Amino acid sequence: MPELPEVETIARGVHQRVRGDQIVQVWFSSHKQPFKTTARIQAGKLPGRAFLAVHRTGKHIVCELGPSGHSAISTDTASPQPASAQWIVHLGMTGRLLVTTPDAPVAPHTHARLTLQSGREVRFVDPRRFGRLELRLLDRATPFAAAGAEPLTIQPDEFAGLFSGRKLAIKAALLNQSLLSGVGNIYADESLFHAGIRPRRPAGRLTKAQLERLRLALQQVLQHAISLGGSSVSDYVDAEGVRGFFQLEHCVYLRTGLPCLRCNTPIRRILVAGRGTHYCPKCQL
DNA sequence: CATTTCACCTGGTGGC
DNA sequence: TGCCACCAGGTGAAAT
Repeated sequence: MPELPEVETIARGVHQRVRGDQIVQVWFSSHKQPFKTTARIQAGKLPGRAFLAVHRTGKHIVCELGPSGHSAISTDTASPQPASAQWIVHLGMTGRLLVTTPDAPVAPHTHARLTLQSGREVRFVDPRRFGRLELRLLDRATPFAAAGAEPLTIQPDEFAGLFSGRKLAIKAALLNQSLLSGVGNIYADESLFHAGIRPRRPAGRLTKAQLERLRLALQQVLQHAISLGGSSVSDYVDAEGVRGFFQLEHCVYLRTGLPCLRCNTPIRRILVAGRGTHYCPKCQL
């Protein structure tokens, strides 16, 4: 499910519901897969910490956690400060991060349950286990930073610079998280449609004007999707379990064979960078 | 170094 | 109903 608008929606929802709440107990599944920091380490280091804030960076949800333990105020100025931490959640293809009441039925493929002081639970559910849960202790690790640029705020020159000299398809470049962080398959296809650019065009051969159209289309599509709570193609839901509405606005994604909403030409599906890619052969050149 | 391919997982859908 | 091929929001390691 999760590209920038979906991750943003979830991060906002979780933030609203857990800010100030403290983790009192944790449970993790015995699967190895979704745990980047081992489940055992996370289970040992999470209890006692409070959620200070939850935000999005690229496709990652970053939970800012306070220091653990109860030795809040030390009069000994020489003693080390208790370390704050970050709990980083990546949703992969099918991950969900939910804030529930304790009595809510536990969904299949639930891999993490954090019980909070208020009684509520933060739950991570992920059938395919492509997601990742990582704990960063900020006394020994640097704060999380995305590799690529932030699509919502990138400026024209920097955006154009990402693609200059590159021979790969523009769509493959948009999906590369070390260039831009947060763009996935849906929003790559949709923004290329709105910019009138074919997905297979070599990135480095786009004109400055085309690149600027693409930047603006990308930002508009992402903002619009955020305002509608993201795209629910099959099972995406926000932190409350509510579906998004941007799938109703898709012009090309998963519309193979259906008439283009602008010119009625049937939408085509091809493979680019191994991903299903949808475009209008008449509107996109 | 840049780019492409593939493995990692489960589940839903549609054809036969 | 069953079986099978194919498809799905992502990414990082290996191959080219």
